[in-house]
Amino acid sequence: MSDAVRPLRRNEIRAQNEQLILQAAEKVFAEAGFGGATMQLIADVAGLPKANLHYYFTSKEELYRKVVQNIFEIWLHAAGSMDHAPGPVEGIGAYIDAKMEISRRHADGSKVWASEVMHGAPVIQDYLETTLRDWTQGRVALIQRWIDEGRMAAVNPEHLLYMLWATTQHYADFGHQIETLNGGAPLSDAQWRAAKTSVKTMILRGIGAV
Amino acid sequence: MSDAVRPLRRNEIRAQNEQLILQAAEKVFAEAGFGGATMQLIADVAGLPKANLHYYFTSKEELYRKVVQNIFEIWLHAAGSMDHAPGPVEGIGAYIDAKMEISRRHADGSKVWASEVMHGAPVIQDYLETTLRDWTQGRVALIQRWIDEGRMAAVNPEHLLYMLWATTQHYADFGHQIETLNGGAPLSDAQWRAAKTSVKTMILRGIGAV
DNA sequence: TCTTTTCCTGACCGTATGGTCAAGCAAAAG
DNA sequence: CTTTTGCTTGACCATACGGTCAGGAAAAGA
Repeated sequence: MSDAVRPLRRNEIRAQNEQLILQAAEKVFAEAGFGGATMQLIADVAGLPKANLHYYFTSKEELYRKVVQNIFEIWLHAAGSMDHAPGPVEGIGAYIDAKMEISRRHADGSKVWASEVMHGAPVIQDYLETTLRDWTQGRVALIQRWIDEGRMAAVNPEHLLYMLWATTQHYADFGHQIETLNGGAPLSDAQWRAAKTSVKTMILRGIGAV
Repeated sequence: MSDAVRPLRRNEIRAQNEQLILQAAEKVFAEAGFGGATMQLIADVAGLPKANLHYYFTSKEELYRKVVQNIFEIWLHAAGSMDHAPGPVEGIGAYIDAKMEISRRHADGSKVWASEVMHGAPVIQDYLETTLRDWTQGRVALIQRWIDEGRMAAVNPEHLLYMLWATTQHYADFGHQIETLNGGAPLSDAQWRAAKTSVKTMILRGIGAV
């Protein structure tokens, strides 16, 4: 890395430190919850003095909000994978793939999101009522179209979406439980592939799409 | 209630106050997480002075542990509904019914459990490694037997269990999100029935049992 | 070089929290 | 009635936490 040698530019410093803090915060919030997390611990994980966090983020709540928003961005990005598919097999299959990948790569973010929703969404309630609701309504319409076209069974579209969210996010949020039942070891590459396949097989057959 | 008139007996007082405190604690822990919950708030919800909580429970952690153990008891009780069934339709159907009922009646407990697991199960790790693991292995064997008998498709039993847990608990843990998408109103009786039916239909068809 | 702007951080502060305690009170026990 | 045991609680304490600030270092600009 040339970064380690050459002194950093102003905006590079800012960008790098903010990223460092956000990553540390995501981890600590995921492990301890908002109430259990401390700015001191986040600072230690980030390798910065605590006062420095307050230079970049005015308060613990603002930092938390940024973390939650980051996760929502990732979620939104995956949300697109369902569209522009010819039918449920491709659309829902791709969506499951995308969400399982998020559960694996962004497990901490998923936990923070789960925690936020479980506690009544104090920070992202407006997102739920706007972006998420709009997206959901659009996808419900899409699923209904597939049903009307005879491409899948007449399931309740909302409950299908809940099942998709629940099943995929479970691998992140309850990853510790799964790991424990796996003999204490994280899922291997092969096991993750098996998980994806299992979820896709059961759900696609469950909605009569295969 | 004669309890309100007649002065309470010693052990009645103890039992009643412990129950009062545990119920308040479950609610507050569910809403705020362990770190965000305060003994003062639990005391207010229970309608008792804070010092009284420390008379019955030596510490916040002990109180929390009792709450988590209570939930595990409920979970264990439902876990039995899968056995002694002639096949997957009855067994898994009954298990889904039982777990959906828990999600509705004990949403707070489910949230506390989810939170505990998400944070690495600091309190109930030993349960995961003993009771839960044993139960899981037994149910995996049961499902495998059903598969061998040709009563259902050859799905991965572990991932089927994860799907059952994820899907049913989602209605408690993410109840706030579901409520928001439902126009801000809790699910009605009819909607709960529809949820149960949807989950059972999709999963039972997904495993090729119907 | 000199000035300005941004970044850094040890020391500090007010508050909220988990927990304690002593004194009082009420119900059993004798 | 007296004693003992268990229940109640306001006041209190030490600590940990989020947040502040002043003063210095370092980069950018003139």
